Amino acid sequence: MATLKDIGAELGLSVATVSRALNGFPEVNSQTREKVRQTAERLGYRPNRVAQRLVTGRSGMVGMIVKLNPDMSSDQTFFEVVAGLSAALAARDTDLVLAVDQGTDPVAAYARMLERDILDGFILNAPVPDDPRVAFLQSRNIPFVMHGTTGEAADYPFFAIDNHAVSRDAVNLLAALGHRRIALLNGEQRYAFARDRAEGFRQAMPVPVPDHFMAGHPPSELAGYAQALTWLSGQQGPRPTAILCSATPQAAGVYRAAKDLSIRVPHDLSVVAHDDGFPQMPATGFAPPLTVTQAPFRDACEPLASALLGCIEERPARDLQATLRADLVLRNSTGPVPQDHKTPWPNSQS
Amino acid sequence: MATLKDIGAELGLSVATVSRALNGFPEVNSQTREKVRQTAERLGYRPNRVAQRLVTGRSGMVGMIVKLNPDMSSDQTFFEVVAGLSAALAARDTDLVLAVDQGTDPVAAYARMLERDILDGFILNAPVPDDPRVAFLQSRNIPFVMHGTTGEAADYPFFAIDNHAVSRDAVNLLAALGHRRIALLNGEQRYAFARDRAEGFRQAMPVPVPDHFMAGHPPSELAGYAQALTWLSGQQGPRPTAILCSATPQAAGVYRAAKDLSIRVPHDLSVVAHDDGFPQMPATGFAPPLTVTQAPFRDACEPLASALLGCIEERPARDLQATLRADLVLRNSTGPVPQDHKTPWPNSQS
DNA sequence: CTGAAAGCGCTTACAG
DNA sequence: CTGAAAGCGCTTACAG
Repeated sequence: MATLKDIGAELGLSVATVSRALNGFPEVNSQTREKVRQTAERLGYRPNRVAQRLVTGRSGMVGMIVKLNPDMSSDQTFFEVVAGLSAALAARDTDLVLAVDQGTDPVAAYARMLERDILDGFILNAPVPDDPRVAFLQSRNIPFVMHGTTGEAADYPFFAIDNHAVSRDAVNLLAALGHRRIALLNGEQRYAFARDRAEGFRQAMPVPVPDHFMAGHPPSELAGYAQALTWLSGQQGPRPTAILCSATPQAAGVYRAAKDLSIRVPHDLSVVAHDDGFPQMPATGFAPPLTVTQAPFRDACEPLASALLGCIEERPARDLQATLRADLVLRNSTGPVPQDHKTPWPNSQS
Repeated sequence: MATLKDIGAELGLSVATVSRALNGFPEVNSQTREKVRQTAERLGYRPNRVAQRLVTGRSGMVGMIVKLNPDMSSDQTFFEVVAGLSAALAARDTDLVLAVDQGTDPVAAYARMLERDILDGFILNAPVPDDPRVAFLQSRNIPFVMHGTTGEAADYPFFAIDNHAVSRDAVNLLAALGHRRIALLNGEQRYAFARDRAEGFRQAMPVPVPDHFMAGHPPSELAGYAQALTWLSGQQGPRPTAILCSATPQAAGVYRAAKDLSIRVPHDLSVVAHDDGFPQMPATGFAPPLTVTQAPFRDACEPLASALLGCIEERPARDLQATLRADLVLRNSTGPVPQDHKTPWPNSQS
């Protein structure tokens, strides 16, 4: 492997000048810079990351801990994380080190990784309200970025989507179509995103919502199927004319339940889902194609990588926060409310 | 962070002596060593990996590339890999860097990772016969270890199970119970392990096997269900009295197909599977509990890590090869052949 | 605009 | 048994 010294020797320059030329320092003569570049190219020079890291005091590695859920619902996000984030980080000369956590203590796995003392920072996913990892990492002064956010006054870097707006946009669409009996098939209650979607839903709804029309479930087809079956069979009272799902697999379950009960989408039932853009279950592959609020998970990778590196470079947290608005994409799973179901709750529960 | 210098200063020793004491060099005075150890402990000394790596010329990181299969069959292995291998490597001060490959060129992803020039070696999984990655990495002199093997005369480090024996043990068990019409629900043909299991199956079978009784499928419940339905419905001729599965999820599909057709396990049909020990589908959770050849995937992590580091240290490949015999675990999914099905193929195909 | 020098924290021949 | 010194490949004040 060629080194700065080799290049310098070829050109009769010091390693200092070669280093500056290659790193784009403004003071170097442009002809010198050009010669250095060409020689570096010819010699196949690649900077030695380890040496760079020793002198800059960084390891060039960041960590991410993935929780193993018993329902395996993290699987699909897992591949997206590895594919997208590792590419985004690699473009910044940073490596992603993954660890799997099977324990119950939310911070133990982080403490363990910290102990080896080789990480410049962390990427946190799946935040819960008042996430204990925030206080832990802040107390140790470890840089991190969160995918999602724990609440309004977050004083740490994050990249999130506006989950209140996700619910609001969907509710407004359905309300404009005349729907009043809208049910929320939410994500699992323990997560911050699900709490936000529930709040946004309640606030946007033009009528009060009975409690049993809001339920939290894992993002699986089966969970969506089971819950939709309960709602659509009408056991608990009048059935919803529209269902808002927190993930496309849940919507697939809703479609199946509707089919089983001979309920037509969108004629008898409108369905909207939030779409994280996982390739396994594209919203366009539904029959009829699914109306969604869309915010591809992959789009978060670049912003997360760049916010984390900003945090490591000690830029202030407020500059490293972003909340994205999901796109409302109208397809064919939503339609006007059925004529005979215009009142919110025809009678009280049967 | 405390450094060697800090410890030396406390004790009036040179960094050289401190380094030797901490690294277990035999020549240091045992009292000196003890004092150094205590001071290191008290100061919370942790060696700076980056500095160590600069001087030893290693990066302390190894790579693994995970292929994204459209059927997502790699999911379950993925978690085991990250959990087990990263722990085994961490115990050896080595980090695991993962990348996801979605392309078709089998070596392109490796070339890409190599280009960044920060890896000491690779772990290869899912070998195919005549795996092109072997020639590629050998030509560049990059250390690697393979999980599995491509054939007899492998001249590289690997850790594998004896897949011929997997089939042989299962066949011998079933043959001893009187079975002759045994079908092989194999893994996907393109993989080396499936080729070996097919060979072992053919060699161990006391009677010739019709081609349609050997089929390669992904390790999914659905694939097992569909194939078993075909065999057990008897469309293609007399149905098998025993089925050998390459993975427990396939066996779950076989159970379901049998149930659908009112075929009892093990009374009418014996089932044996190979069990990689994935926690999602424990063989003991089957009803009846599944007879398996058992070789937990996790048990491969330590040997793989140690073989890879051996390879990086340039130990000869022959010392870094191991083939493990899977355990045959008898449970309740296997029983004597039904009385009326003792002949291999009662009539020719109907 | 360029160079000489110090230093990041460690390891390891070479002396003594 | 211990120390002084060189060196891994880079970056970056400090001079000129």
